[in-house]
Amino acid sequence: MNKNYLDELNDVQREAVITTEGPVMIVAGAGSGKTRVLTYRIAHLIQQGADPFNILALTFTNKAAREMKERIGRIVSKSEARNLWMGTFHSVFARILRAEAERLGYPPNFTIYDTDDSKSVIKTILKEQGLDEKIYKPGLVLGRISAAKNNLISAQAYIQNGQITEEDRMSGKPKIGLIYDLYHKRCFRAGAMDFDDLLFNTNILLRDYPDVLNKYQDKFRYIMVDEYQDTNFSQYVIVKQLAAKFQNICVVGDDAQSIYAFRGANIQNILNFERDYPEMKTFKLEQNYRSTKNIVQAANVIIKNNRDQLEKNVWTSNDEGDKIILMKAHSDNEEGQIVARSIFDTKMHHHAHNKDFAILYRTNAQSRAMEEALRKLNIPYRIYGGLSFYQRKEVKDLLAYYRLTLNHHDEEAFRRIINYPARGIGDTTIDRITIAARDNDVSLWTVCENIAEFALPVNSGTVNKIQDFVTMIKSFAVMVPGQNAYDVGNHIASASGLLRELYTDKTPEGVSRYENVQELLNGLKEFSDSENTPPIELIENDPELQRLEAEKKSEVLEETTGIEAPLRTLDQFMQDIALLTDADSKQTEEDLNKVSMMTIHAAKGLEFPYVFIVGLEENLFPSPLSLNSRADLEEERRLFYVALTRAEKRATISYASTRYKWGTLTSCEPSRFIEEIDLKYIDYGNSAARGEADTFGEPSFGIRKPAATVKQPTSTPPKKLVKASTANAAPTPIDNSHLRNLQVGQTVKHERFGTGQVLQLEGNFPNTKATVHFDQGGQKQLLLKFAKLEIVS
DNA sequence: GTGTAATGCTATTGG
DNA sequence: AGCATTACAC
Repeated sequence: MNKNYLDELNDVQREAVITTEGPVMIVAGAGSGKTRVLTYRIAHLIQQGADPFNILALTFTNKAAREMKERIGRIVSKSEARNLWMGTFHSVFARILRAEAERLGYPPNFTIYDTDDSKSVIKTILKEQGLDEKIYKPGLVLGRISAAKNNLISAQAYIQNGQITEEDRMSGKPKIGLIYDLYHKRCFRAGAMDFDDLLFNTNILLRDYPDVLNKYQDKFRYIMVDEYQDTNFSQYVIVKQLAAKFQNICVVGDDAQSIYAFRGANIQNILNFERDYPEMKTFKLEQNYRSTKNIVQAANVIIKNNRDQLEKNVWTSNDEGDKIILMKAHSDNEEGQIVARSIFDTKMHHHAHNKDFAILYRTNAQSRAMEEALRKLNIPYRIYGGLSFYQRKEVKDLLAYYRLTLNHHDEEAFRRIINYPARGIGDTTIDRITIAARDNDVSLWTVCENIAEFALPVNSGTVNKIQDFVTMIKSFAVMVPGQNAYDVGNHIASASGLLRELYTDKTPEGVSRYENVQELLNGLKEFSDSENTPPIELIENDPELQRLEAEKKSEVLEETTGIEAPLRTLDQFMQDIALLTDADSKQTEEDLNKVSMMTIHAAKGLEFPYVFIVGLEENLFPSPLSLNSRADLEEERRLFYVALTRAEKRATISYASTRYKWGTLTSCEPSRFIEEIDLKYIDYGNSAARGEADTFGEPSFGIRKPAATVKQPTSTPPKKLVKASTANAAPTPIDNSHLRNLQVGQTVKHERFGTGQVLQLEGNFPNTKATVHFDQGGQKQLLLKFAKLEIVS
């Protein structure tokens, strides 16, 4: 057990860690040890006696949550850490919604629609309404709906909002409000929520059900939000509601790294925070531990070009380091070659490993040139993002069978597989089912299940085929509760005919599709066989129930010796499949030593010794779509800032003077961002690509700007931490009055640490801090306010 | 209703 | 250049 974690922190970090009560905002510059602070803060809370069940930490990816849990587990204990509520907003609140779904009229096993599903729903609506897909582009319509939901504007409110409808009318799309309304009804009928609904409906739940709000307020006594600059209004309100009672809310963020405004993130949330909690304390983490001076200072110079930002002075005591290398190529393919070549050389000369390198780009489409070049030099790589495994067609097909099995009303799953593999139910039939469903306001499934009553104008052969399909899905459904996920999933894959369909395709693509489906089945197998600690966070919400649950299971186990632990079923597997992203997938052994390739967005929070930022060209980075507004351009600049600050030792930026776009060759200008870097931080020499000298060298454009007049950050220690004056009144969480007369030397019992002797008492009740030596687990400092202690003698 | 060939459209960024 | 939708022959 690591007790000296506080020694591993600098002064500000330590203050941020031990200030556990009341509202706290941590402004964390790039590479300033933010994750460490968050990790230790949670560990510290637990050491102080807070119950992990009462701690909620919202992270940006599930992977980040998993890694943080592991680190916390190493400081406290694994079993303690497991009880923490940690994950993305979407996954945490999806869980809560499953527990509370029925209040909102959704089934507990509601489907989560991904973007493709959502677009498909919109297409269906457009078709029904006779609207032109070219005017109402599904992606744009969905974006509009999404923005509304993220601002907590319901379909009704949308239609009634004069300003919004005016906007839509002006842009020639007056029907968006109607589409939103139909879209929402359609999803509801299908028992489905899209990504935004997970947050929107959580808000409804907390707004309309005071008992629910109360329950989760009590449960989440301590709330932490990472990457706060990237939360949207809907998320902001959820957090505000949950924290209203205890006000132990800690947000961590960096306005300079806000790169998700396009999906509704709002820097305003940081300002709102100050307004909502005037008592808050602010800590600024300004020392960068990650990067060299050159990188830190160049990044600072760039971000200074933004008008909107909080004042911050990021500095480092690290070495000067290499300058930023600028490489120029004649084409996108050549850019790939020089990057690959540079990686190759660096590996040779600096004994670097593949995993030390990352190639970052603005758009996913840029990965191909890089891939080809790396392949030619036999450099292994892994692409993050892009099409994730779960988005592949064949995988989605099989998942659609699972989804329909678990939620018969899931319309998108239904449409996907009703005639795949082909079973003679064609488009006309499906159209007729759709019309009947719409006219009666029921799901497609309900029509099919009662096909006779709806008297569809189809022939009897078709009716039989539909009935066969219904029967098949129902037969799958009955298997689910009694068998493990793999057995059911495997049966479905064969019985549906999907496996056979794929197996007969012997083209390379077909073989690969078959393998992907096998891979999914392997995943099911692994899930089914994995240790059955039921995902604790899935069970009910308080420790009491939790323990009862555990007892119940062990009793059953005792009675039926030899029988395996409780089943891991298909519905459990499917719970948050839709929320997994590529970044969340566990790294395999193989992945461990590969060059990483991803978009800059996906690189957020990561760090690499050697970073390549490619495609620094006008109309690519910054994106042409960002050039109309200052706000958008500043977001692009922050994106560049994020990219640069991923690098520990060396950053290399590159651009090409020609590039294929839309299949045609276009010529490119170097990005304005290159000019914004002070000349003194850039190395044009391009030593890494020696041997192709004429390709590189002085860039052909005029960055002849004199050194900017920006004052250089110096390597002085941080000034002083900013602190609010008044300490917050501590909340009075539990009744511990029986501990009022606790004496040194008495024996106490703690729920998790067992029995121990009181060694020391400091402070006046109820703010007494007790030092207790536990028989198991050693010495702990506990606050009587929180610790659930019983006096034994 | 099914399968293949031609056409046309699209591409930030992502949970 | 790639993909999805459409057009057309079976």
